[in-house]
Amino acid sequence: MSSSLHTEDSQWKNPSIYSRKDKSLGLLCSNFLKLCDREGVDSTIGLDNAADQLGVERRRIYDIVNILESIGVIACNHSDVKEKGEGKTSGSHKIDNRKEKSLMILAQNFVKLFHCSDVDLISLDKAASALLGDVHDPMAMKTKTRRLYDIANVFVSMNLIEKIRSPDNGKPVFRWIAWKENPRSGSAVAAKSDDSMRRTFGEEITNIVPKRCRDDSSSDLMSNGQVKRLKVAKDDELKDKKQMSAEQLNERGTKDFVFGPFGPSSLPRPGVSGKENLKQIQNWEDLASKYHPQYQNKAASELFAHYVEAWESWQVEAANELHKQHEH
DNA sequence: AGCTCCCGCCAGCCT
DNA sequence: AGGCTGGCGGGAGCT
Repeated sequence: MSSSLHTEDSQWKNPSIYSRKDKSLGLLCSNFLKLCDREGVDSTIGLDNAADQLGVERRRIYDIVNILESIGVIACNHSDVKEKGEGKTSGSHKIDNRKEKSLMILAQNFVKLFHCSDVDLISLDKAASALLGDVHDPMAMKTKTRRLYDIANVFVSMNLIEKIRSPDNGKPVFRWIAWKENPRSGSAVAAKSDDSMRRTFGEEITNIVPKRCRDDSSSDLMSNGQVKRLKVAKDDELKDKKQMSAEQLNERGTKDFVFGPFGPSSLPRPGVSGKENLKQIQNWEDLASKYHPQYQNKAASELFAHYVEAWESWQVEAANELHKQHEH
């Protein structure tokens, strides 16, 4: 570790004053993003390299990468791996099961909870039970909550969400604080109430509410005010690899993707067959791997625009379904 | 005492 | 067979 990517905290210079927070995923995440900031746009960072520079094990980098990948901030060089998940192999069941439980999917679903439910404040146990669906296993709840803590800490460090005390019971809850405008129109949406704002997004990812839950080291995603798309690879993979140009990707546009339900993936979507439901989930999961625009603010805005779009169309569909049922 | 979440074991997959 | 990835839960630190 040549230079200090860590905070200026004296703890780093004096190991005897160890604090658990020094090793938090959130802090690691902001350090990781700072590391990314040192690289050029669309750069590729080696796992070992990142782990070395941040003074952590590879294992922790996997955690960060998966969470960041879930919101499209970074991309991984594993397209070759992903191709295999198309369900032909005998072990696809296991793979699907594993994938379903992955940090990445969990993080995506966690984000969906904020944008596609009517609640403003979400506690982690509420989120866990919502994401677990019909499962009522206490152990599964505990595990899911632990993972949500990991994800929440990373999101807090990126100022996507903030942690506050619930006015009702004083328990910690999380609230989405990024994107206050509609990304599709690019114009500000008149603020009626907190509630009416929930499903509208916009603003640059870095143009965030200046509230801080943690120290300042976790504030800026990128010092230049933009978030770069970054690739993470094994160090020996750091050779020339063809990647789609931003133009190509933009041409694809958003219409190629059909988005699924906005509950946990385990919950069936009303009015849609299981097969179709699965296909749409698959499409949604493909988004992160297919769509890699150059700058995250655009990527994230469009990603969340998809949430809104799909949610709205689902609501229309559900309303129609309900209407039909009443007619009969 | 309950909450939070770091740490590293180890299963499953890949090369 | 060995390496890589990442789900998982023990248990220690924090409040």
